[in-house]
Amino acid sequence: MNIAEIAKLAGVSSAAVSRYFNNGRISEEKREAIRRVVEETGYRPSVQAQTLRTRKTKMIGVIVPKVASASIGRVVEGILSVVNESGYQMLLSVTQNNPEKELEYLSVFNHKQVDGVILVATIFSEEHKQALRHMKVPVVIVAQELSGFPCVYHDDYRASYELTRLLFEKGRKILGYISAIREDRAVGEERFLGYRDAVRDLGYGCLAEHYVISSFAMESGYEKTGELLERFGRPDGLVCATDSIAIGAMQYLREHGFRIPEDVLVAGHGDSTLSRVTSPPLITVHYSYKESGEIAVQMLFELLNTGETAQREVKLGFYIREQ
Amino acid sequence: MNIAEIAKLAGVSSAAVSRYFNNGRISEEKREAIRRVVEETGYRPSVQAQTLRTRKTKMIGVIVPKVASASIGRVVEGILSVVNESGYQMLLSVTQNNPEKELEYLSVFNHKQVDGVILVATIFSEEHKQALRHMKVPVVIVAQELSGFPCVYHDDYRASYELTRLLFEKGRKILGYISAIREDRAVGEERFLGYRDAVRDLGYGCLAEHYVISSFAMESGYEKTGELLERFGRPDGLVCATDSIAIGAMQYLREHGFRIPEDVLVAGHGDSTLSRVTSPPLITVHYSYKESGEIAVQMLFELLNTGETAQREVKLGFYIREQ
DNA sequence: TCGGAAAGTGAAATCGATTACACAAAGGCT
DNA sequence: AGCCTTTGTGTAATCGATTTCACTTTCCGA
Repeated sequence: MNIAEIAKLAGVSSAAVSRYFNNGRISEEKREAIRRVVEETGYRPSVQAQTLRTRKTKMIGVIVPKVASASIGRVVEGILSVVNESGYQMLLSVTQNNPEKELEYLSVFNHKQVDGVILVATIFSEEHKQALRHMKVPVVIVAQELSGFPCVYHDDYRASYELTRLLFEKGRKILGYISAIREDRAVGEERFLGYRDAVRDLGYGCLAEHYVISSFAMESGYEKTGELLERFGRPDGLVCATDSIAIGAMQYLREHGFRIPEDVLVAGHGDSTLSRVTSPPLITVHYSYKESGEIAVQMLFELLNTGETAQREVKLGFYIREQ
Repeated sequence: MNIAEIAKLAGVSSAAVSRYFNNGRISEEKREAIRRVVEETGYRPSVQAQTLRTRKTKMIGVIVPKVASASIGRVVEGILSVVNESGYQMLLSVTQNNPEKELEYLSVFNHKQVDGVILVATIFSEEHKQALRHMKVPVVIVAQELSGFPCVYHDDYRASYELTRLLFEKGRKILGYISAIREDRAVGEERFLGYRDAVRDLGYGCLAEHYVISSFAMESGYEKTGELLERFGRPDGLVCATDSIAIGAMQYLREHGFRIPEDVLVAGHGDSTLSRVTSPPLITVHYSYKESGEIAVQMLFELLNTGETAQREVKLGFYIREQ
């Protein structure tokens, strides 16, 4: 069932049928005739033929490091809610934290597979920037600032600074920090710097150098807490780059006889469901992940329609959640 | 840059170029000439033109109720790992538990948007079955048994039966159950029935009717636990349809002076990360979600290639996790 | 009443691939 | 040598839409 058959049934030309679907000029009688035939046959124009002709795929590509993650899941949900409302489709690829796959998918999407790309990023190599510069379709970056590119991200630095300040305000004197890998700019680097600067500014005598580096797994948080204590002694406050790490830390501490929060106050980032179920609940930072996905799509659509975004960078707020 | 230009540059016909990319018969010299031109120009055939001509989109559609969920996230990750390895792409839609959207997306995918569909299902109305029967592209159903359709699911009934048996074996006498909505066949109905039958078979005098129905949210688990206690008195063992519900229940119990596990033993389903961070850890059932996604794609590919699956239904195993 | 603008229409070109068909050349077999 | 298969090749049709172009008709204002 193609446009020509519909045209014949309705007694019009295929151009008329095309105009019917694309709000072109068409007389009332023909419109009605076509409407009737379309209804009877259940005809729908072929998406692939339209795509071939118009060079618009009505799809956007999304690249994420993984999908079974609370924060990224929420970003994806935000993206999807806007995308589907607009009659677009979402093509999803996960890199499993493999930078090469990231480049590969960028290249695949670049080859006319999609109208635009949203990249939920963690790490940027020179190669990444090269690849991004050579993209023929617009790209919006989420979760990371990259100057010169449209991006939407959170103020991880200030969040971490404020979180650390809160621990000092609660009377803690000796802090420790468990970082994520520093190559991850937002989660690794920015959050660490926020912590470090807060300690330098507010922590009389407390050393910002008392930190270890963990992977994203809870188990790693557990392990690295042991390492932290061994190398730098016992803190009375512990800031962790993510909630998962913080939960691992809490478990280690509890198993080794520390009372929480009396002996050690533990804080994380992300406001994950996890953070609410521990007792006591973790002190954590809430980021609006879903919103960041929604905004990213809106920016992308703007780029698609006008060729540029008014707002090239969007920095989103946060709040600290206690209890 | 299209196939004709490449053909001209290489001094061959466009048919030869097409054969070059599709393993058609072609002489060694022409193959080499084309290879060189392709390399120099970076040419890649247009996916949309290929799709229009061959009627193969190399995309599969996936419909899920939500994506920011631990179990579904893992299913999606499993799907994606196989899909991307095979040079296919995944089109993802979330229904937000809205059955109408589910039908809508089925219809969209049915219209030649994708080669096949994977439906991560919760509820089946008559309309759903109708829609599924009228699909022109193959569909594989995940997380739910639907006879007559290819599906991959877990043995929720037996898992729940064994879990309940375990509580009895641990000496518990008076159990309670917090169910999910019964319309959800696997999570709501099957798990409840497994519990009920275990209680009837093994629980001398214990009443299977002591249950309440909760939504999937942790908060609802909290609330409904209060209702359960109020209506049916104090149990010494509590089985919950999901880990989230169980966590909510645990919080309620603890806040109301119950010791866990001494006074009440709490069990859930899903082996979520959540279940590991509570103290004591939840007793829970591990389902292989990622694997179910992988198997679903394999079944779909088989359907795509041969027109039928050897194994139309796959029932996956489980194990109970204590501590 | 006339002229130009606007509305409506269909034929045909176009997007960029795949593939049926016709045919030539080469190879293998009696 | 003669015949049949296999291999290699290009031309042209095809997939199913959109859109340019040329043209007719209608409308509106002076």
